Amino acid sequence: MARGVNKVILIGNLGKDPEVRYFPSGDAVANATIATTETWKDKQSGEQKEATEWHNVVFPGKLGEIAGKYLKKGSKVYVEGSLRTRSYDKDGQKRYVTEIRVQDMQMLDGKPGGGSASMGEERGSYSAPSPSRSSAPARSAAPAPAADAPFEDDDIPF
Amino acid sequence: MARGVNKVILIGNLGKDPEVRYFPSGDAVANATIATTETWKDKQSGEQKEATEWHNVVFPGKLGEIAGKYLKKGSKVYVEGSLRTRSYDKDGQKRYVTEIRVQDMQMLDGKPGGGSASMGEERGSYSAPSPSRSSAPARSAAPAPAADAPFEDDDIPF
Amino acid sequence: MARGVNKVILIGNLGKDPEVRYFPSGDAVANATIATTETWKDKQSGEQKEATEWHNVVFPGKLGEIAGKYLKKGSKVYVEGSLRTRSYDKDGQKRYVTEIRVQDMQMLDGKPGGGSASMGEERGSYSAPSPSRSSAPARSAAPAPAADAPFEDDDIPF
Amino acid sequence: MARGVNKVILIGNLGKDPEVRYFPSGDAVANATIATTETWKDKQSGEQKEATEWHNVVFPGKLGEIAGKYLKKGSKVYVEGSLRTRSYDKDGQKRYVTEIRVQDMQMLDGKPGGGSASMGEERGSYSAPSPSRSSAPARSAAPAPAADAPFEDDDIPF
DNA sequence: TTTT
DNA sequence: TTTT
Repeated sequence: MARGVNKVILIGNLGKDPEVRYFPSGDAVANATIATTETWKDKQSGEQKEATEWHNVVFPGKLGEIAGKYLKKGSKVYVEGSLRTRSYDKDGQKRYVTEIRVQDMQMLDGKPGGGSASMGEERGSYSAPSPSRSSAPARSAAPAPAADAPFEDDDIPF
Repeated sequence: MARGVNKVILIGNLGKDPEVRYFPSGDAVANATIATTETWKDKQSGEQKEATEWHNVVFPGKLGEIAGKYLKKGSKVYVEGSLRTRSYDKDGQKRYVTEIRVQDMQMLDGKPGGGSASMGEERGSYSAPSPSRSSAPARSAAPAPAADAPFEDDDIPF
Repeated sequence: MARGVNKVILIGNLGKDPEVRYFPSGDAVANATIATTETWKDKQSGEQKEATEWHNVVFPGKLGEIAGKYLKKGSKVYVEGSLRTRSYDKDGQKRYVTEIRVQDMQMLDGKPGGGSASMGEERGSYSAPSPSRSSAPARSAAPAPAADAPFEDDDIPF
Repeated sequence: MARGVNKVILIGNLGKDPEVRYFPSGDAVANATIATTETWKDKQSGEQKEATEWHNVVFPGKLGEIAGKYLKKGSKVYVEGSLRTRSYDKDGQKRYVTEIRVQDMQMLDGKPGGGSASMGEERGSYSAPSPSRSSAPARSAAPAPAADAPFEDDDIPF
């Protein structure tokens, strides 16, 4: 259940291959960045301008496995998810990072997986179990603490 | 024009009264925070849990004026907008904050404005000009540098 | 799984009390209509105009029970769902009706249920199981044939 | 302005080339159909099932011109718009058809326009003027009556 | 810091 | 760091 709505919809390209990690439980989680670009004409100079926004996305569980298998740098994807701002500690100071926890994903490339991958049953799109129904908090989709973890999550109450 | 989609939809309550500031041009901008709450039942203990997410929202231009006039702490609102991560400098270090630039807003309280405000033409809902059509970048919706600004924006290329 | 995205988001008011019916299996389904209104200023005459759109919404399963219990004529709701156009027969002719199958619902009234209803665990909001994961087609959310059914569904391949 | 929210988001493929028509004013409008497909596993038989939903979409104005130029049968697109149910008369009987009036569009094919079309400034994506701000009703986006019009719109109060 |  |  939710009080309120917290929904994000993105279509963009991956900035790098997804990084897949695993929880001790065996559950996967993949991290990636997605670029969306706005272009506009400057009212003063009349020149074409553009700005690219980079989004941190987290694919929990089975979605993480699929992302790791079929998405790569440059892949065009649709993702639907929710915003979550996590705090972590850096040099004794609290920092924040805002991520999109993905709940639904669609691959939009003409030839996903390089074009020759066979179309498995779970390929191409996948929806996470509805967070509202899950007995486990969607919150647990956060990256597992790992040696190469970008953030020290130890003191975050996942 | 945009390459990609960058869309956020929120329904939640304001954590405090919006703060309205003005650009030298006279354009308004309002900042607020919106809370959305997820609840779930812990699979281990079976107890009810909940987590609240706080979103930084920016109402540019006319939307900022309306937000300043009609929204207040506790107001329930629908907002639609796009994600933007801004960087700012703190103690010589680069920090980031992710905001939702609002493009559409709906007041969801039964009696907005306390119940006695007359229903002006611009009240209750408002859509920003489509960013894609605007000759000015939606980017200029960022908070104007001000004495009490939470972030030092001076070196950010708005 | 889905190939493509089929998503509808509405905020509006119910035109009448939801009609709850039951499948032989015991599963509930509720039907309702939701109004959304657009207003604009006529470019010629300068007068304020408005047009109301009526949406047929279908609340399957547990959502149907909740809708039947807590929503009534005039209730303000947020619904998220997907479009489905059903065909039915009238006087030997094929007719079509487009409905929104609700997957997520939020009550937006200040005092839902009239203000005195006790806050049950399932009240206020509910998400349907993710259709993509369900072993049963979301398609089965269609209204059960009934004596007072508005449409003769018998020859529709649900 | 709007009271309520009426939003549709689709990703799918065009069932046929868009049909472009023109109002006496010179404004264009394009009609197309978009397919979205759901697949699921039948709980009884265990077999894979699928159902395709067809959506009637209307691209008003400049979007209609772009759709006519760059979209064709099979094109994959993202559209965002709003629902509108129109009535028309057939054999003296009132019929209804539900359409999606497109306000934002993104072409998702790897090589739009066949791959050799030069990238004009207005290509690839386009947002309609925000309906809420427009002095002209978005309503006027309805297909112009024409000799080959699928519906007799003459008695519909556009 | 909101809300139910 | 992506993409057009």
